[in-house]
Amino acid sequence: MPPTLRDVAQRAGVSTKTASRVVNHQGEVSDETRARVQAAIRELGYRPSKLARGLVTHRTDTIGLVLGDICNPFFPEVARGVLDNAEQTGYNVFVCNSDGNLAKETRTLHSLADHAVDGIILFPSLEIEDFLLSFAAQGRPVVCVNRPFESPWISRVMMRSRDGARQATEHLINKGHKKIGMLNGQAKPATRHERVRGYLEALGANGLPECADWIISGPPVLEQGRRAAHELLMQHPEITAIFAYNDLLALGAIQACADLGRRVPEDCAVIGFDDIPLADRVSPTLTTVRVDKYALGQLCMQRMCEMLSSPETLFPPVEIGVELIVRESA
Amino acid sequence: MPPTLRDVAQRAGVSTKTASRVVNHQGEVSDETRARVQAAIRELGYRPSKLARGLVTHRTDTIGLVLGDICNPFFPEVARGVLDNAEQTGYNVFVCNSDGNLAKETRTLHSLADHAVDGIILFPSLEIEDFLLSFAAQGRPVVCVNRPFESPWISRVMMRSRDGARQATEHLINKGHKKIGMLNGQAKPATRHERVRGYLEALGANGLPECADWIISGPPVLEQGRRAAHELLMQHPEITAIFAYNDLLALGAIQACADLGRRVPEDCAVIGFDDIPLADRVSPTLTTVRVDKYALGQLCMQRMCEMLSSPETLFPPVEIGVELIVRESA
DNA sequence: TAAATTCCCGTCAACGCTGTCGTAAACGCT
DNA sequence: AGCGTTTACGACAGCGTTGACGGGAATTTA
Repeated sequence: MPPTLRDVAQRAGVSTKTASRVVNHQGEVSDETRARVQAAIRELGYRPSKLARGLVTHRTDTIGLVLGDICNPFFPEVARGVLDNAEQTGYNVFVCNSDGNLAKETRTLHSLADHAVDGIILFPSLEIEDFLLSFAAQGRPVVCVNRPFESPWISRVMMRSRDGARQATEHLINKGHKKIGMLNGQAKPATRHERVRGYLEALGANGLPECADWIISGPPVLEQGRRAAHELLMQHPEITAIFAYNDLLALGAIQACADLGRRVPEDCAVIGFDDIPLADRVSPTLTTVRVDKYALGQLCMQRMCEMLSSPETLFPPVEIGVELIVRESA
Repeated sequence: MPPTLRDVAQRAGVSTKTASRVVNHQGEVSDETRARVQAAIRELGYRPSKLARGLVTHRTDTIGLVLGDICNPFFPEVARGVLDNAEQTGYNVFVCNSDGNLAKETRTLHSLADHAVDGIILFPSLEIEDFLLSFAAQGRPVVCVNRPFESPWISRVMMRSRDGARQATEHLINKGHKKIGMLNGQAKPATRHERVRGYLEALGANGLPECADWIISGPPVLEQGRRAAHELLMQHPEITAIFAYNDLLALGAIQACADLGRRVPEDCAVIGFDDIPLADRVSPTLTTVRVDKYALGQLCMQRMCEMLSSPETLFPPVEIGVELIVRESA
């Protein structure tokens, strides 16, 4: 029973269309009429229904944010960047976890489309999605992070992951490490990912051997880091350093080292990626590759707004830099 | 240009109403007709518009989750609990940060109402909200965490904060501390909050002095913990232990101790609240009061669903337990 | 002063869906 | 055969809003 535009119109003695004009700041209304309508709006506490409006305008002032897992400390700051920017620009945000699971991600995206979101910001799983393309083909902006989609409707925001991975690996090499393992955080095609590439590049550029067995893939969570590092160090005791896809895996690796009586960094150096909060508080403090997560989130939302306000326009990919942060663990 | 119900109906040679019946599994449709309609749905890839449906049914299958700050490590797990449960039950969730700022919270709540969310899960600021009450009065469920609202339409989920605070403080007392400061995380009426109460209770029960100056309030973030603890320890060097409203403040306090050359826990014991992830990894590891954050989130959403599916019903407050986790910092 | 403009505002249909009601056919019963 | 009841479906209105269009009054122009 919230008041409708009709209520406002009646009270102000005008047509609903005129009331609508006032609400939407469309001109063509005399000052006096506008004042009357505005008074009615105030008195009734009228607020336009986004549903009804969306039904006719095809704009709902909502967007979807699909990320891997909000519990991964990488994401809250990203989300915060998106959310803050969205609040300022008048958008509300559906937040969803995909868990890097394609089926779930697909369901989620459909569900967002059902709600007629204006656009989607996505940290995608690896595989290309038919649905995404068809969503984008409807003229709905998609901002896609860290995955090189080739579609004019999909805008890309890319972290310099390969650079970061390369720097990290080279840092290990400079420290004298020659057998360097990697904990990958992606399920599927290991060697395709940028961070794996950077790692391999660094090895190659420095004439070091690479070994497929030294890369273990799994979900990017702490417990997996522990398991995988445990396995890695048991099967390949010669390894003296580990580069991890993200900080959680690195933290897990550090734990595995503790389990195995290996000291970090003396017996096994560990380096992560993301520079999550508290990375400088854990023991040993974590050497990692910093990403400005908040800025990343803001950037995504900003790009989303640009796409929304100028359709047809093609936006070039944005790259965002990373920075090696050397602490105790390597 | 996604297909509409009319498209489906035309293709199946029935009225939109009949198509609607099939979509919504309302009976009164012959098997044969149903099959034809379902075929049309499949062939067209039809999906009902939640907007249009919401306009008439007043149900949008969306809820709002308003929390303090998703970057506070307490919240991601809570959100995850809500989100997971919501996904299972077919809801999408708008996530919003209030920053404990009443004005922002109010704007946010209005904005959620504009989108006609079915309900709101709220970690509220202290002050009672007219709006909240009117929202709830419209028969829209509100689940309110940790604040004793007195309204039949608002369901309460309460952590046993006072218990936890009391246990924590008593733990400090048992360790021999007599001058115990507190870092509060709420802006406004310091002594009203449950955690402050628990702290004061413990002091009183053990015949220890309390001192208003020993409680410093501020936003529950790390930097504030550092500042506040710094101030506290400078002005009252006699203090040998600090109980913090949450782990972030506690972590800040530990940093302040480091700044001041005080060793933790020898020179100053510190105890937090929440048991955030990595609390067991920081140095020194953090003594804290554990809350099952994921379960809390799930519980909130579960309660939300119950309220949604049986309106009119009154639900009693739920309490959720806490547990003192003793580690190195105290 | 007539014609052309501009300004202000209203009517109507539509967005995609569901609720209410009506109705024709089929069925069961006396 | 006549009656009521059930089954299966459609017509229609309406949810709250906006866009396309139209028209009268006021203002300008010739």
